[in-house]
Amino acid sequence: MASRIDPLTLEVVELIGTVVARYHEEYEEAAAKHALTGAQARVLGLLSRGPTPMRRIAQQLKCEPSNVTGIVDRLESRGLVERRLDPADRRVKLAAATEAGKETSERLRGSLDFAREPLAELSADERTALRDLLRRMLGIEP
Amino acid sequence: MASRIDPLTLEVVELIGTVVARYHEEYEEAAAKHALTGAQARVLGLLSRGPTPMRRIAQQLKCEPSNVTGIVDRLESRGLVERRLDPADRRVKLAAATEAGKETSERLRGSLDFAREPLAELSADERTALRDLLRRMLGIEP
DNA sequence: CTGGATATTTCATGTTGTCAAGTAAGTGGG
DNA sequence: CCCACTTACTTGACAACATGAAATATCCAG
Repeated sequence: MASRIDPLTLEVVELIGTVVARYHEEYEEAAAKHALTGAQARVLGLLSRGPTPMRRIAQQLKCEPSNVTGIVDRLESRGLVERRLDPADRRVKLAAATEAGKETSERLRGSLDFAREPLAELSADERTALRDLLRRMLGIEP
Repeated sequence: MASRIDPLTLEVVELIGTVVARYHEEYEEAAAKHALTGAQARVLGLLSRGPTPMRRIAQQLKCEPSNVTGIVDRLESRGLVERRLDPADRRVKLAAATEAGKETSERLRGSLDFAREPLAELSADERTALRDLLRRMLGIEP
């Protein structure tokens, strides 16, 4: 009943698992530093790119729209997000980051050390190689 | 207000974010296929390596021990896990996968396609390179 | 204009997570 | 031995997140 995957692939998968775990850990930690939950931080990050319909937030988060209602409610009650009506379609509500929300999002991004620390170990050539390998792995063929 | 991180690092970070998202998506999906939540699947995976004290499960999951109680309760009520007393220390309870739990864990691991599909794109040399880069990134110096 | 699709919300319910308090059992100094 | 202290786990209260079903409002095609 031994695995039919070769040991090398298995090791890479395990390493990716470690990366995933560490990434999440740091993300939650950074969010908590700003009194945000992970989900709230993700939504705020999305909205920093511009006002977004509730439906689209749900799609990006891969969850039900009814769930987004609560998350945006909590962000709104703290003045980080506001709901606007879409003039083009009065059914949709656009969630938009307020000034305070944008600031928080900016500071949040700044405290995401996952970018700097681990990658600082690698030379520019190595980062290029890593980029290309990840691209191919993800099926991105530029 | 442009980022002070170079574009290459930024792209790698974004790629890692994509990997993390896809990994999670597939993991939850695989768990759901076996009527498990993500947390339940993680605990069951842990226990497939052997009986484990509640405390240690909490450490691995990076959560409070009181949280583990509920997760193990739910797994136990479905016959996938059982609690045993540790003869060496009567304070500790060992959570252990039952036969059914081991089977479920095995099938779960088998349906984690993240291993095969994306990495199949890479040659053995590329996988070796990826492994070494990830190792260095994670600070694992063998 | 009407019927069906779409966007959002509300409600009921379940899981995950925290924290504080409680119980049971190991441990060490007097 | 005994007492205080720590450790392991559970319980209870509560918040956030997640789903699904039903309600409301709006859009759109025929």
